[in-house]
Amino acid sequence: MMARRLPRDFFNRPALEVARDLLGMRLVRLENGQRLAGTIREVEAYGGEEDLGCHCRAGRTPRTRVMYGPPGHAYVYFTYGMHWMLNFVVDAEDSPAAVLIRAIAPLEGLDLIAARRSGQKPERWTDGPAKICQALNIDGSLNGADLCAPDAVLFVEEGEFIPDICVTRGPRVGLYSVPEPWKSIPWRFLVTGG
DNA sequence: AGCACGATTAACT
DNA sequence: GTTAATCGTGCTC
Repeated sequence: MMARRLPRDFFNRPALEVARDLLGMRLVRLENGQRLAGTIREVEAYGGEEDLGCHCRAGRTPRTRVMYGPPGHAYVYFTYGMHWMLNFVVDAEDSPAAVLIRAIAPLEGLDLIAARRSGQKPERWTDGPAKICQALNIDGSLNGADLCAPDAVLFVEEGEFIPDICVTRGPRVGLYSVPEPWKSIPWRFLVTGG
């Protein structure tokens, strides 16, 4: 029984709604037909040119272009001179917004994930945004990739339902020099207690 | 053309 | 708790 892939309508909603609902869903990366996958456990919402924590505060630039495009695509960017970050473009076209995938619980392709994250404990394989990209071999070549295309190599499947009691919200991570209220606004969502 | 900094990680003390 | 690694991006001159 094949799990249902999330349709574009799922992503065509405000970032906060999509972020919350992504918890428990299954992120899938296809590599030469092999599935690498895990349950999404932590995300952050970014969006609107008024959000000074979002890259789109700079408006339309070569980097932010994909965020202004239609929902259901990957926004993958490079930072700190060495790390890739995976986001999903959400909300309507011309309404720039994205959800950063910060942590997943590995489920499929564990051998390959372990190899890519060699030397690390299993609980440290995919517990950070750059670690996910390293483990699933995600880089800039996937920027703009359509998550809803029939031949997508990166997509999201329906997973387990996460009740509100298991969802914790808090400020987004790493926005050191971002002014308030954006620095502390609780747009980070993570699964706790189970 | 030059510069400051970053949605981080791993390896230190 | 602290810090080096390392380079694309956007801003200023």
